[in-house]
Amino acid sequence: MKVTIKDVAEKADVSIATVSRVINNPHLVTEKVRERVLEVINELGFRPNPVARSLVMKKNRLIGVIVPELSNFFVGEIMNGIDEIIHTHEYDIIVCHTRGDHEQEIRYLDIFYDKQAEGIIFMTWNLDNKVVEHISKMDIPVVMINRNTSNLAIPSVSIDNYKAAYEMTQYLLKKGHRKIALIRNSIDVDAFGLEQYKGYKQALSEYGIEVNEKYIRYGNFSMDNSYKIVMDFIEEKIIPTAIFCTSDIMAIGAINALKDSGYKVPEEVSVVGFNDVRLASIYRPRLTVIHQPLFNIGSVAVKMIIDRIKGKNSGENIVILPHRLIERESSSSSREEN
Amino acid sequence: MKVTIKDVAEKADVSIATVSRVINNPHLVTEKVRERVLEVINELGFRPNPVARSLVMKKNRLIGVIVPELSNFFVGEIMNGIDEIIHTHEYDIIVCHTRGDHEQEIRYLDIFYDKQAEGIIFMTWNLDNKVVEHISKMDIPVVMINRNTSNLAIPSVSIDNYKAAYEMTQYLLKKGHRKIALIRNSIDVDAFGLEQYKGYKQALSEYGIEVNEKYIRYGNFSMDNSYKIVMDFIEEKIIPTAIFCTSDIMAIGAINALKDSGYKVPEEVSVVGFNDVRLASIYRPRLTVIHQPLFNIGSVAVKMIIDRIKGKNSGENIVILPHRLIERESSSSSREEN
DNA sequence: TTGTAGGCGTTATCAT
DNA sequence: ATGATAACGCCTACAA
Repeated sequence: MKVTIKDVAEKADVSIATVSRVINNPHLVTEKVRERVLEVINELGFRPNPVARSLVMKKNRLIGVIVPELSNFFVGEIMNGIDEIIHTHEYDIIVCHTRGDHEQEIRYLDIFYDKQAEGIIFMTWNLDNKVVEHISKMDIPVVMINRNTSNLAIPSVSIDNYKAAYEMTQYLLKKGHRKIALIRNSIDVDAFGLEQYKGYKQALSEYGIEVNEKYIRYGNFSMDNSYKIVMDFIEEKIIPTAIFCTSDIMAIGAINALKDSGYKVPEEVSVVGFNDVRLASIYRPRLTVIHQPLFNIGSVAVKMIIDRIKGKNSGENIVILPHRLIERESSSSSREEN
Repeated sequence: MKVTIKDVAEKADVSIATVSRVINNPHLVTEKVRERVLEVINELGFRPNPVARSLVMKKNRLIGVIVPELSNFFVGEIMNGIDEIIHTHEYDIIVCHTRGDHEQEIRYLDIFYDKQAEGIIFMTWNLDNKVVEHISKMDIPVVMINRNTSNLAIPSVSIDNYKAAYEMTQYLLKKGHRKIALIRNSIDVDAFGLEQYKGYKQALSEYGIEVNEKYIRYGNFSMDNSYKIVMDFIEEKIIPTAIFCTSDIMAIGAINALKDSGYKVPEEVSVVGFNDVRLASIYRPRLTVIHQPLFNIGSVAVKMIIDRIKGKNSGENIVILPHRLIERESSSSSREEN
């Protein structure tokens, strides 16, 4: 049988109100009584029942986390950032994955709300309009990750995707590349992939290069998919001198396809990635990438949520964290004459 | 304001008891009344408060999951298996990571218990005696992952580590290798790494080979660590013809060290891994490995937990899932004469 | 400073 | 078949 506040009260010969006070407002209780109660609490090993507590307080010290996949390099590192800091605030997280299914997303939003989660950290690959609407209506704080959503009402943490893609393209250009393919992700409601595309385009145009649609392909975040895309390039005899993938996994898929077809990376084709998950520096050749501070994105999201829970909406609604370009082994100067 | 059962009762002009019945035991209510109530529920968008519910039922439909790391390939795939199946049982998971810290493990065990989790899925790198003891005392079901723990009282899911290591060593032996290094993990209280070591030893002895302690090193699951270990091998001029690593990440660390030192894999040195995380077939050369059914381990753990929650302890307490050896590109026949 | 009692939103046990 | 009402374990006015 679990020991309750009542047991403690009886044994300490006080009312349950006093015991409650000892726990929540110790200063309202005489030192003498407080000590006696504390002693009994200890002796009996009493721990307040959080369920009962949250029924009356309407708070759970629980934060819901909704992600598309759990077994994903990108997500994993963000999760670590979240989980690492959440406990210092004495919160716990309740987690689910949606596979990017929008109905699931809405369902879990509701479930977590019902479970009295005090806030929700939300992440998806493709933002859906209905989901945005649903989030806007929720009366607990929601923070989105990795989205510079155009809907300013929803707080978010991410990097500047436009600038990052711009810089990477510029880097390739400076290396002498002119045939630069872009393997990007499918379009969705917000500016995520679009921003990257714009950055790419802008860099090219500054070099007086027009976008060649043949070089632009849509992937779906998976390795196999980008592998196939590059195989298509090869089959179509369209061989860019550089391939810019908007995720590391896609970059690796591209490199594998190139290698498997006898092309040398980076000697013949440069391939660069985006995100800098750990795999990017484990793989050989190590990937040249745009580094996102994944761990920080997670911990900043937590801070934002907790600020909002506490009612201090002081901070920015849209947080842009710094990225950086890391040059490693998967890219080099173009051999082609310009 | 959230709509409660009371609101529904009033609007439908019945007692809250009836509303409750409509939700939990519809057959106890006249069809006519039931329909009216259902209508009001729909109209008002009423969703029962799970917190109040679990206060009286003493159940939360919550299962705690404790893992060492969240941003880990191995853990991630198991987590997916867990999360995938948990929702079909209408449970949710509450997650934390411990970094393998034993005090944290105990702390979270308690926290999840307090939060009324109905069961806990537990995973760690190194099993500690105190933790085992703590688990044994808990009065909610706990299932351990990846442990053939000697303490039969704790249910667990894993593969047969002894047999798997035996088979892998035998495979290497058959390929003509005689100098087979083993990079294993640190010892802990249970049979995990030990079983693997025994399997390795047994295979060798069947070939009349004595274990050469110089070839046995202790890693810590990290890539950097096994990288260093192999660098040490090279420095000490101890070059095995094959290296058996008890995790894929360590195998990749080993290959990287070899590559960076000018050795060819598998031409000069074969390297094999253990687990078969996705990375194992993404990396080049693709890793020869012992495949563990990670996703299944997760989902079986869930089934076991739920069985136990429902009181059917019918199934086995120790579940051993099948593994298999997958030969890929990181291993080949030994060039050395025997 | 401490105790009494009402309430949080359900479920479950009695009656009716 | 339905309705009162007492739990569930805790917090918090309000009283004393």
